Amino acid sequence: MRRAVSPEEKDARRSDILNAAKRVFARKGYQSTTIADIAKAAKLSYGSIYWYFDSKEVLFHALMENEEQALRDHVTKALTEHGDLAEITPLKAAVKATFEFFEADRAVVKLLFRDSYALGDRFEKHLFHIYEGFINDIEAMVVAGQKDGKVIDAPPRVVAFCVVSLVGQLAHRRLITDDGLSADVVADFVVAFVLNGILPR
Amino acid sequence: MRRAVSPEEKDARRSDILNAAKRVFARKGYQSTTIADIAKAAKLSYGSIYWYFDSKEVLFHALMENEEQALRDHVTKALTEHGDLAEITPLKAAVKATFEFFEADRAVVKLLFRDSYALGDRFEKHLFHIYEGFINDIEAMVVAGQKDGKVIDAPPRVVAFCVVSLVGQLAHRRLITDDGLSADVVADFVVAFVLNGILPR
Amino acid sequence: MRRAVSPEEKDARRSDILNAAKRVFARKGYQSTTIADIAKAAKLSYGSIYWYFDSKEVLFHALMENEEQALRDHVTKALTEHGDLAEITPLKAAVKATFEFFEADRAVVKLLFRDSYALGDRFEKHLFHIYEGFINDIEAMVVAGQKDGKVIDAPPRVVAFCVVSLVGQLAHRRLITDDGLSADVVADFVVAFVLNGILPR
Amino acid sequence: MRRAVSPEEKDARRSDILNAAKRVFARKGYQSTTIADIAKAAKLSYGSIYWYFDSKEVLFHALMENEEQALRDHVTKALTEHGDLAEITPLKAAVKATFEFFEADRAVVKLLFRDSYALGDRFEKHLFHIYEGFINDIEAMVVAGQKDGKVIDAPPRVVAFCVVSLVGQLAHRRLITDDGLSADVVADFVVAFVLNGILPR
DNA sequence: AATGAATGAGGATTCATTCAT
DNA sequence: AATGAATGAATCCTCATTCAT
Repeated sequence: MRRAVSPEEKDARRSDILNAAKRVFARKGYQSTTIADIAKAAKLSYGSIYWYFDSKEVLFHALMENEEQALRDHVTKALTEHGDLAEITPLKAAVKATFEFFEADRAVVKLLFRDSYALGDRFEKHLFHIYEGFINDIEAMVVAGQKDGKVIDAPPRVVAFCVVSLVGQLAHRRLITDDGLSADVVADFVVAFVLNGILPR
Repeated sequence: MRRAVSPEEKDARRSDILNAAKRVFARKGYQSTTIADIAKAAKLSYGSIYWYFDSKEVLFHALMENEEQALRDHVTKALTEHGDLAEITPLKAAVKATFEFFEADRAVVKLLFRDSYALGDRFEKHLFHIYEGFINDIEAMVVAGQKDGKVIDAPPRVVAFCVVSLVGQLAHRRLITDDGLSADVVADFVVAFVLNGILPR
Repeated sequence: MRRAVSPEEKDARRSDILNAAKRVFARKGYQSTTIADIAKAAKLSYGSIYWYFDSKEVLFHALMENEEQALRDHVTKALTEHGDLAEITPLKAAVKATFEFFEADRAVVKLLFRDSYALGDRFEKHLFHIYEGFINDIEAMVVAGQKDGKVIDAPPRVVAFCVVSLVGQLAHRRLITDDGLSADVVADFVVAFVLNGILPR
Repeated sequence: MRRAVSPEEKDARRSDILNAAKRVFARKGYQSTTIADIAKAAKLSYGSIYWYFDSKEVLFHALMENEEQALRDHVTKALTEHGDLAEITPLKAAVKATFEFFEADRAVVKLLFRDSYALGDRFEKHLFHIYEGFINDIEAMVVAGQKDGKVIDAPPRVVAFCVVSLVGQLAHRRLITDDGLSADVVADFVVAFVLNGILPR
């Protein structure tokens, strides 16, 4: 009765800004993007951005968190739909889901694999943290696979990191050149590569 | 006004600046590094930097080229010392040599895998170019391997990119956390991972 | 939208805001105090401040007026309680009362002797006006004293200004360092100083 | 042979800026004065100001220090020319010299007694420090006078503060209204007021 | 060749104030 | 009456780059 804007509306506006920011950052890069750019994209005055975010950097971190969560949700959904956790397939499913996510939204790829570096040291904390989350998940799968003898005996964390890296790097590369390959083919390839390497059986 | 400096001296000074710049960039990141920082590290006045490089960005690109060449030399040397090109081992040798190179000079890792991104779009051209060079080399090895039936039948360029990426990403990760593994172990692991994947034979 | 607030209520609210503002100004200084700070201290939204005051500056001037009146009331009361206007004692009484007033509320000291200056030229008008009021009162006493031969023959207005200044400056100084002296001792000293100077009789 | 500008020239330029700043601050007040204003007054671009001073605040503090030193020098000179330290006259001389200094340069009065307050808390440190310096000097004179029985037995530090305050406040007041009195008359009056108070002997 | 003073474009951020609800 | 979202003017400061010496 007092509030001019409901909390939902406020959240929605925050989301609007984040989405606008994602687009602009993806196009111009973190450094070249001004608060005014974001405001214009969000159809707000630049002063208003500060009503929702304390600073450009805070906004960017919020964006990273947002996208991390979205990716996480996407992967989780893919995994629960798949189910047969006893198999090596969860790994497959996770890799494919991640790849799909990145394919579906190229902006987030630029955000994570290009712009976040522009934050300098501050990015390391955050991006590293995001990586760790995914590495943890994959690591658990690797350890499980090793227990069943279905995965080689190698440092599981490093294995997990390689998997995560490969997906990210391939997604990033595809922004620049796609080597003429569909996302599907590449996703399958990543999985095969990770599982079998390049030597023929 | 009188004596011109010999071209060798000029090159030497250029090298001094590049080395100083590498150190500073590695420590502070591209954006946070000022020309004054580099000049101080090179024991020059900042005006003088411009006698050797037209701009901060040009300097950075020169640095990238420099390091690319150094890496290339290092790998070439490793390969010629090894020789048996008919085998799969060149790949092994190249991967290990690259990894060693990065381990020996962490600054170059920061330069390539962190700071270059801070250039925004401008980096893509250059870093992509560098990648292409290495990918080409690896691709040739992959194709050769495929001809002999020693490498699976997969898009060789993507295979090559995965190999290059893995090495770079692992080297980068080791700046932040080393998972308690020696460079040697990781290098061996990369090779094994690339060759055999994670499934036991 | 319905019920209009009674004038009394409105005045009360105005008073609340002024009191809140006094506290905040005293703590953070005029420039560093934002309307939001004041609103929060007054448990109002900042938009509401503008229903009671047209601007931050207007609010500040209102505060100055308020405090001037309070001081004036305090001094007047002290004088009427004392009475014997024929004597030099009114001056004594006024000085002591003023000093007491400032001692009792340090915020007003900061307001008058620190923050008002932050307004730049705009303060001069107002603070000068306040000073003039007190100087007038003291001047009258001085003139009266001179008529009776109880005060030296000096420009009465300057004498009056000196008296007023001394009290204000001493009160202000005591915010920072008290020289280990009680308010009482200082008040007595001011009076003695004003009356006799520093030469022994 | 290297340096484009001698240290003396650099100092001179610093001085130019400080003088320009003093003028502008005196006219517009600290808050309303922009770096660009100062730069324009000093016939420099605003970026250049930062070659000499790290920030607007640093510049202002430098200005305060400068003026403090100038005042101190002026007073010291007046005292040494006077000499007879056994007498009460040093106090007289110091008071008159200070007053003359302020009369001769009204800008410094605005600087110290108006603009410095705009710095908020930061001013207190500095201005208090300046006051302390002068209070120390006067206090010594007062103590000496007390030893000889030429000054009343009152807290010497408070006496000293009153003297310093009176001079400053009178100088400040004269910016606004001069009560039709010449500087000389006022200076004499301050001394008399301080020495004898307002009661006739 | 080298210096370092000078330049000024560029951008983030603050906050008083307005106004739709 | 009250709210708080929206606005945008205003300004400090950074730093790559230029250029006179």
